[in-house]
Amino acid sequence: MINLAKILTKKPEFHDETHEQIVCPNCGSTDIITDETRGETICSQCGLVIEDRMVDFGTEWRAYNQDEHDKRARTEVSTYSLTNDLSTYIGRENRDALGQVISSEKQSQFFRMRRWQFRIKSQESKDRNLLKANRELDRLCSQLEMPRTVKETAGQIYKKSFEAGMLKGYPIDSMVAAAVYAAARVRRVPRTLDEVADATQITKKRLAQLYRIIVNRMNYKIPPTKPTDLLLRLGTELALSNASQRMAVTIINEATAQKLTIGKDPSGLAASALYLAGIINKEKRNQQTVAKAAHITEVTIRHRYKELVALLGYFPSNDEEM
DNA sequence: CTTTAGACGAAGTATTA
DNA sequence: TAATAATTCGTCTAAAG
Repeated sequence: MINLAKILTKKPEFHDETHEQIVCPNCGSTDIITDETRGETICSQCGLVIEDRMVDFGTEWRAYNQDEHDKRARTEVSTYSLTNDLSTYIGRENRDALGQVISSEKQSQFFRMRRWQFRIKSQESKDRNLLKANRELDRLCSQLEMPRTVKETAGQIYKKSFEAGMLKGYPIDSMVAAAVYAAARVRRVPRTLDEVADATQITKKRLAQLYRIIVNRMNYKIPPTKPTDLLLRLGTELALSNASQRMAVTIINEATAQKLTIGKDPSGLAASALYLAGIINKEKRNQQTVAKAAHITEVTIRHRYKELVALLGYFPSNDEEM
C-alpha cells in the first residue's frame, strides 16, 4: 500500500525503460509531454519545445541483402517523400548509364543498355506502386489527423520495406495502413489498431498481421505502446483538466513501477487512470463515457480501476479531505 | 432510472512443453 | 504443434445511489 497523498502531490515523471529521461534545459523540469497533434515534445512547465524526438532509423533499421545494398548505393537520397525520391533516382540513373554507354566499347555497351532498359521497366513499376502508396498515405494520414512526422516516417517505412522486396503480393493500401500504424508508434503518438483499421478497408486482425510482417521482416525494434502515450489524447477528448491528466500519468507510473501493467492493454490502463483521476479531482466521467472514448469496454475499466484502487489505497468514501 | 459491480463463457493472445 | 495461462469482451444480473 502506498501513501496516496504523497503520490498525488508528486510531480509526474516519465520513467520507462525504453526512453531516456528528458529534462527541460530551460527550467529543469522533468514534466515533459508530447504534443499529440504536432508530434513535438514540450515542457509542460515553460512550454519549451525540447526536440523532435525522432527515433533514429540507423543501423538497426536496415536489413538489406546484397542486392539491396548495391541498389541502395546508387539510389540513396535523403528525402522522406516518396515521389521526390523517384525523380532524383531517374535523373541519376540516366546520367550514369548514358555517360557510361557513350564512352564504352561496344560489348559493354550492349550489356549496359540491356541493363538500363531493364531498370527503366522495373523503375516504372516501382513508380506506380509508390505513387499509389503515396496517395493512400496522404488520405489515411489526413483522415487520422496524423502529424507530419508520422506521415514522413510511414513513408520511409513503406519505401524501405518495398525496396527490400518485403511487400510483394500484399495489397498496397493495406501495407500503407500497417506502415502508418507502425510510424505512429515510433513517433509516440500511437493510434490503436481499431482506429487505423476503421479508417481503411481492412480488419483489425488483418492490420495486426501486416504490421507484424513488416516489423519482423525488417527487424524493426518498436517498443510497446505505453499508456502515457495514449493519455493526453484521451484526456483531451474527455475534456479533463490538466491536473487530472497529470495525476493520471503519475498513477500509471506508479502502477508501472509496481509491475502491475505488464500484459495489460495500454488503452485500458490509460482510460482507467483517467477515470480514477477524474473522480479524485471531482470531474468524474462515467465509465461508459471513458470506455467509449478509449474504444474499450466498461468491464475492462472496472478491472483496471479496481487494481489501481488497491494499489493506491484509495477509497472513494474517505477521500473528502484530499 | 442511471451507474457501477461482478460473474460467466467466448474469443483471441502469449508462453511453454 | 498442442496445451496452458492470462486477458478482453459481450452479456446478464444485481446492487448502489
